[in-house]
Amino acid sequence: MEPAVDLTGNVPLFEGLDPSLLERIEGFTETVSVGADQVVVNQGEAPQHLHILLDGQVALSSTAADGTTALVEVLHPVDHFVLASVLTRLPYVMTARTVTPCQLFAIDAAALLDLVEHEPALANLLLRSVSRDFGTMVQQVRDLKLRTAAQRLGCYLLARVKDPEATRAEFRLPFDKGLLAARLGCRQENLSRAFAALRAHGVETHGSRVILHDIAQLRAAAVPDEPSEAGSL
Amino acid sequence: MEPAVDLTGNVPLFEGLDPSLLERIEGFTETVSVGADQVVVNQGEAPQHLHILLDGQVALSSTAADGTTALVEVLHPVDHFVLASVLTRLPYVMTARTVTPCQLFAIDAAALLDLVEHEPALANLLLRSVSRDFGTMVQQVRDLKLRTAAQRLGCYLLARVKDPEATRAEFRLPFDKGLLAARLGCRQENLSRAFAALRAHGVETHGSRVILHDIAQLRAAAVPDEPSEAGSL
DNA sequence: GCCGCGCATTGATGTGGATCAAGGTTGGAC
DNA sequence: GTCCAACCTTGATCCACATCAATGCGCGGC
Repeated sequence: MEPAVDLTGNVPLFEGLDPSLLERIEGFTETVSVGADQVVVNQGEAPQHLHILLDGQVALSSTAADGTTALVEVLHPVDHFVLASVLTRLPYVMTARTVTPCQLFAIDAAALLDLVEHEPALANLLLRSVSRDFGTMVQQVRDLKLRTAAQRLGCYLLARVKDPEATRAEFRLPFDKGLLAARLGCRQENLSRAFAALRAHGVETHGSRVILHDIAQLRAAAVPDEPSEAGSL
Repeated sequence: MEPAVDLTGNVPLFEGLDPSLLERIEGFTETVSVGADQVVVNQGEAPQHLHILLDGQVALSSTAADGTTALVEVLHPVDHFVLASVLTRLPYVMTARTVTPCQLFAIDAAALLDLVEHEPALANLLLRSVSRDFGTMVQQVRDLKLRTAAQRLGCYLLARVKDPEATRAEFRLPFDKGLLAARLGCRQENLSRAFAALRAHGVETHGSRVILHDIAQLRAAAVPDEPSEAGSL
């Protein structure tokens, strides 16, 4: 932990915020280094810090009353996490565990809340972020209810492609397939089969290296029916 | 639509808010009556109003690019909806459709946002609500990934019981089983079988009337393993 | 009372995915 | 190089759920 902290420019969560406000937030922010596979925040505990991931990967998972656990999201720099819990002052709804060694900012929750109460600009910024987080959860619920694992994998791969115009793409999976399977809501074995199924649609894999030969075809496969505009329930 | 509106005391979303602020919100709020099975807001459109359900039931569903639709939540009075979309000024992430004839408040989005920007108390209140909404989505993702339909039904029934001490309970399902099935993420036929499976655990049904004979046993069935405190990923 | 329409249940069958159990690959220690 | 431990893939089998197809069962109209 080192007190020297610079939030300027690098943290999307605070993008566009007044420099003087940023400075005040820096005053109660610390940089933290954590080894791999460490619990950063524990579901059920009272929020102490808002975290921002600077380097490494963090897995968010939700544990049910019976102890079973579902991986909800894998974060990359520069994502924030547990924002919603900090803002509600309610116990963390998920557990955050490092996948790799990580560097992160820990922003004191009480001090931040205090600032939020008096600075509408900050409150609004956070409001937007929580709302966006909410939207990604809605999307995940929808995909779990409607799509097969292969389709979810296809969507995930397509989302890795930045250029919307590209007809082919090549990249490396950001983490191992066990984690990817959990993120997609299936077992590793099934993920393997999903990759095998997508092979027929121009998806080639060598270890963690992925090549999409025909993005249009993959898109068609991941999105089964043609977009009907019927607004039926 | 009638301009006479009273937000005081009845709307949890604004609970504890300064009366003068409430009054200002009332200034750009309208009461709306809508028949059954009408679309109130359409996914993809720009947010015009924040809605508060006063009477009736509203179904929220999310539509994928391919036109398939997943029911995400069924609302009861006095729930709000599309708060997150209003706050982000981004297109609605879900479609809201009335199930029964409804009465609702429609609060002008632009005016509300304007107020939010200058009134930290209001911003904080909404922050809490969006965060709570986020939490329920996380829970739903977890349940979809981990539980069977029968277990989800069990949890749903247990959640209908207000008294945590009760050993038995009797109540009426708030809507028909087709909707309940969609909410739980399964087909009507499967819900029927789930009810049949729970019959062995003290769940008795007569149409929409439900009797839970042994809440403890039902809880044990809906929550398969014993609560292990192991914090494994 | 009778009829007919919707909703609810029940059964038969097919598919997605979990689970169990081997093999195969890769990479690092030595 | 050998050995070993992760990780990945493949196959066989089972379970949860969807789907298709009959029925039952209320309930309002008449």
